[in-house]
Amino acid sequence: MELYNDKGFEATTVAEIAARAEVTERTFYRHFVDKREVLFQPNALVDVLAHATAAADSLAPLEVITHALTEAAPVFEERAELVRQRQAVIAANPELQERELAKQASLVSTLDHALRGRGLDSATAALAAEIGIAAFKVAFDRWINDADQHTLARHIRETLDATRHLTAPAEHSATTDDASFQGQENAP
Amino acid sequence: MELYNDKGFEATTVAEIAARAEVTERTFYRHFVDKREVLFQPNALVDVLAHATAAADSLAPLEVITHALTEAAPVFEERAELVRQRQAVIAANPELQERELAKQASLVSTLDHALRGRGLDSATAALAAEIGIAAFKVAFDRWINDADQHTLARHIRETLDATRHLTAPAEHSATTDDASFQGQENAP
DNA sequence: AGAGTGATGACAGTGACTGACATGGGTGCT
DNA sequence: AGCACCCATGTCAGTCACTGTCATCACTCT
Repeated sequence: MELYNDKGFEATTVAEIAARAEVTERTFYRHFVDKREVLFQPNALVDVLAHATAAADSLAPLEVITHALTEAAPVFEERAELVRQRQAVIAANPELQERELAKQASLVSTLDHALRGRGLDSATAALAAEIGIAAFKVAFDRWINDADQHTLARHIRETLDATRHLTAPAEHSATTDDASFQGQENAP
Repeated sequence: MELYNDKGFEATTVAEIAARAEVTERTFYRHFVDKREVLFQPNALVDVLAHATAAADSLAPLEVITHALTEAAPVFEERAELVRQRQAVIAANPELQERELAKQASLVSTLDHALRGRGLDSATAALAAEIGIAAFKVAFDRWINDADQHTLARHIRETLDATRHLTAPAEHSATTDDASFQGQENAP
């Protein structure tokens, strides 16, 4: 992190990292699968999500997700400063952003799996998992850039509420009537 | 694509690709920023989404997204076979999956931007964009693995409807069966 | 002590990617 | 035609991420 902060991620060579840690480059690669992985180390998040999802009593999918994400919040809140620093490094480098997206995708997969374990059909589980993590991304982003220092848990709650408002109120019951589907043909 | 299909992505060297195209390796890198980018070339999708979002008349956010995604569907449907082939290559390689996630993230950003251009506040726009693309991912995945060969547009519509069912009715579980995909209306 | 195990070092090699410069083939202008 | 210009491509050398292989060394168990 010192090196990444100092010179930037790209300008930091693995040789330098290894030297700083007083090991050889080869040893570095025995601990981390690649140069990026250093920043994505202990993925406690996966465990927390899986556990919290399984533990939740019989609730509606979105409630389960609310619960799981809220359980996960402290993982970040307890290390707020480190998390912000880390996020700054990631924000400055496309390769790291790709890796982060991959990690988030694995969270989706974790949630999906956990939801199915609760008896949800695979279609609903996949969708709920995607939406849950999508909401989490937004909440996390707001938390990071929040001048008011509100809790991550609070942002999560607000974002999930916003999700309900966003999708629920269809004033005109016309989800199927408008121009949205014109130009489509070739029904099977 | 021939080479990627034949030997796999990882085992295919840029030198080989260049040779097959009868150019030098250096020239390859003048056309593609890296080895992966070959598979993510003409991102017509971004344009379609941006255009369709801007063009939609004043509708609720989720309706706008429905419209935009439905407009985008033909981009895939017209090249169904190629798309499936490409997806198989991507599915076989983690590096390519990362890149695909990055592309999807840029779609989120496109949608977000377009929604804000319509006067939506940034919080709602970000959330709606994330959810929209999340739904698209699910729909796309279902389309790719759909034995029944239903339209992508149809999957999109079903998935977005499922999103409403998933988030809207909390306890008093909806009119019909569970919150699953069942009971959607018919094909276009 | 001796054998087994696991972490590390040493080293060589491959392949992705980049910067710098040279070259040839159009295109437009006179 | 002749010339200047530009753009795409080739050439070459170099950096660096990452890997396979083997040697070494500490540590443990019997």
